[in-house]
Amino acid sequence: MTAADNNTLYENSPHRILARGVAKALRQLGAQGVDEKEIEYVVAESPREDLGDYGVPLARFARRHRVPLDELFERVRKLLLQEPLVRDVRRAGGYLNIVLDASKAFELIAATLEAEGESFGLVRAGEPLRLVVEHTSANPVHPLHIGHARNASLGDTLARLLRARGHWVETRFYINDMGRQVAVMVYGFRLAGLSDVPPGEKPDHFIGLVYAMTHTLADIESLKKRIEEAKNSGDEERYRQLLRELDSLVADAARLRERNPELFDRIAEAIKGRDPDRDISELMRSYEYRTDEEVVRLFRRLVERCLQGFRETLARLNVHHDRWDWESDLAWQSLVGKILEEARRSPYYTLHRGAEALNLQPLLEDPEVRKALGIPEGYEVPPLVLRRSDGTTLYTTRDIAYTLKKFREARADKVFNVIAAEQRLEQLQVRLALIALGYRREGLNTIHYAYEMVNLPGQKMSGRRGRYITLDQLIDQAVAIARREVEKRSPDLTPEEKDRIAQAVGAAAVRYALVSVSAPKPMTFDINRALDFDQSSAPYILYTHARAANILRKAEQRGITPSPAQADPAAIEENPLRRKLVVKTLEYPYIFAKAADEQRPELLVAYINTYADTFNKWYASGDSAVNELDPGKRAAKLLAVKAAKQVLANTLNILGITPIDRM
RNA sequence: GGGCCCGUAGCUCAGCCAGGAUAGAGCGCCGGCCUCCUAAGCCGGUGGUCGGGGGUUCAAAUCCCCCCGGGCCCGCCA
Repeated sequence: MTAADNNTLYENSPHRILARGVAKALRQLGAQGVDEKEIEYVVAESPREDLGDYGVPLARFARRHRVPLDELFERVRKLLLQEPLVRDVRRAGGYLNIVLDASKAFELIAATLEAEGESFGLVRAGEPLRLVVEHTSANPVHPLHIGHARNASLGDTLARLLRARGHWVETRFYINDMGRQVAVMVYGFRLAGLSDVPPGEKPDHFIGLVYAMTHTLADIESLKKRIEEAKNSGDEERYRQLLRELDSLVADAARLRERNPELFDRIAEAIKGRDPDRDISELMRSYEYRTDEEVVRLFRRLVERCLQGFRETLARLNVHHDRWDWESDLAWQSLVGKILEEARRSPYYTLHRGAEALNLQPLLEDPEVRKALGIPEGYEVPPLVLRRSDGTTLYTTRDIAYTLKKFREARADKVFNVIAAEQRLEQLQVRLALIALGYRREGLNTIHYAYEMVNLPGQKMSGRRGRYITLDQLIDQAVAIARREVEKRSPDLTPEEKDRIAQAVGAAAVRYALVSVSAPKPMTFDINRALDFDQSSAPYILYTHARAANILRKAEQRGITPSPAQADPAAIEENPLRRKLVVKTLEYPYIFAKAADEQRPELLVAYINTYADTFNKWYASGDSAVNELDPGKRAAKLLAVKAAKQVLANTLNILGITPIDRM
């Protein structure tokens, strides 16, 4: 074996070996249209050891390409036996299995580790792209909660994964400061006579409280008016229903008051006799058209405060954004206007009940568009209004401009929007609108990375009513539990070390729990489960990493620094658990590349779990590396541990979890 | 009414796109293992009509159709 780099390692992963061999054999037998990727996909670990290490359902390809199975098998066998890492090829019914030469695999792994160091296994993409990942983008009116955490964890992991794959990635946070919600929040501050968050308060938490109080009180005010109307109109049933609504609102209000009676009373007092709906609309207009500089400054200041709170919370999860984009900047600058002008020149331009709009329906006949955007047969898309009759723009209009801005500023090949699945239609409209306006490349390369909602067992969350468990509280709980564990397990550490470990472990547990469920699946977030530090959790992986680190540290303390030259590769084949660890390591570059290319971090999570499992089984078997007397065997074991540590560390880093050497 | 997503062990989830080897994990529950590289670990056991019904196929958790249950979306809201 000459080269020892990540690409060589990747090409020697079981999936690649098998796919390459089968594809080549099929082509030699005259098969047309052989899809190597498809073969790669169906490679699986052999169910029983005696069958081999990895196998592929060969019969399926023989049939598909009308090639006799026996002949195909013989051909593949011959080709595979030429592969340096293949020791044997076996047939079991329609399956073909390979037995790997774990000693040779070890040599390749050890040499690659030597050459690639910390980027061991992180194969670079053949074609590096420029990518934008927009994520989190929470409304700046209340603290982040668990749903935002899923978004942030997915988005940040995606960004790290794509970067590790060699792409250029820029992360962005879209600040939705033009919505009614922000105006409600600002309104609350004005009613309370406050122009800023009082010192000593975590800004997003305080803002969330003002927002919830204001929203609830405003709703009570307008409900009262409707109740009055219903009473006068004599609609008894409606009247009763509204009264029930009022009861529930008043209960929410009472709960909110408890959290800060003085603040609540001030807002309640000030709102009396006012028309909150009109006041709020007035504020919104004032901000969009910048008619009142003081109002603009207040909006900006409060939103900025809330974002400070976000940044603080996100930092605890190791989440950072490269850029923060204000929705209001889009409205104030020429970009939105330009979109409107382009719309007017577009053949898709239409008037929808007098408002300027795009009729996107004809685009659905374009097969490429259908395919790229995943549009089902017979789908109907409603006309997209770009500008209200009163001249103001809409969220989606600004979002079209924003998407374009992301492509422009980053010179991006692709844009990923990590946005809740409920925004599916809006995201589809944005992409269709881009295509309609002539930005076909941008429209086709905008990807809605949709995720489903996070539910808490029990009550429904509501930002408007202040009913939520904040992400900060959640992380606090996780850290507290981790702290108790550290105390119990490593009493000899200094308090600072214990704190540091507890912070890392607690936050990691939350992140890990959120990315381990595939994004389109609605998930129930049971805090106790996320904080269950057993297998299938961040602490389990961190612990495994710490164990590996510990072995290497012990060896170093004894003055042992293993080198590939000293190692006896034959030692790997001697012990099935050692062997398994090495074989599993060989899979890493393939799994990593697949997870990145398909944007599926959960694949990496699943892999690293079984990987840690493999490591721990070997570890617990008592086949000690440090205490091994034979120098060649000891070096081999230590190098296998070193590779394992690197695989664990790299995966943790991709998941935004800082690996630690002790816990 | 139309569309999308989800339904796999008591619980939380992989596997489904790319159909095949006795359906996998973890948690829980029961029973074991710390003079020896960290027991946040390891070993053994328990547990499944893959929501239901049809169809395609030599072969269906996986593909197609119908139905049931849960969520979401169909605004001159964001």
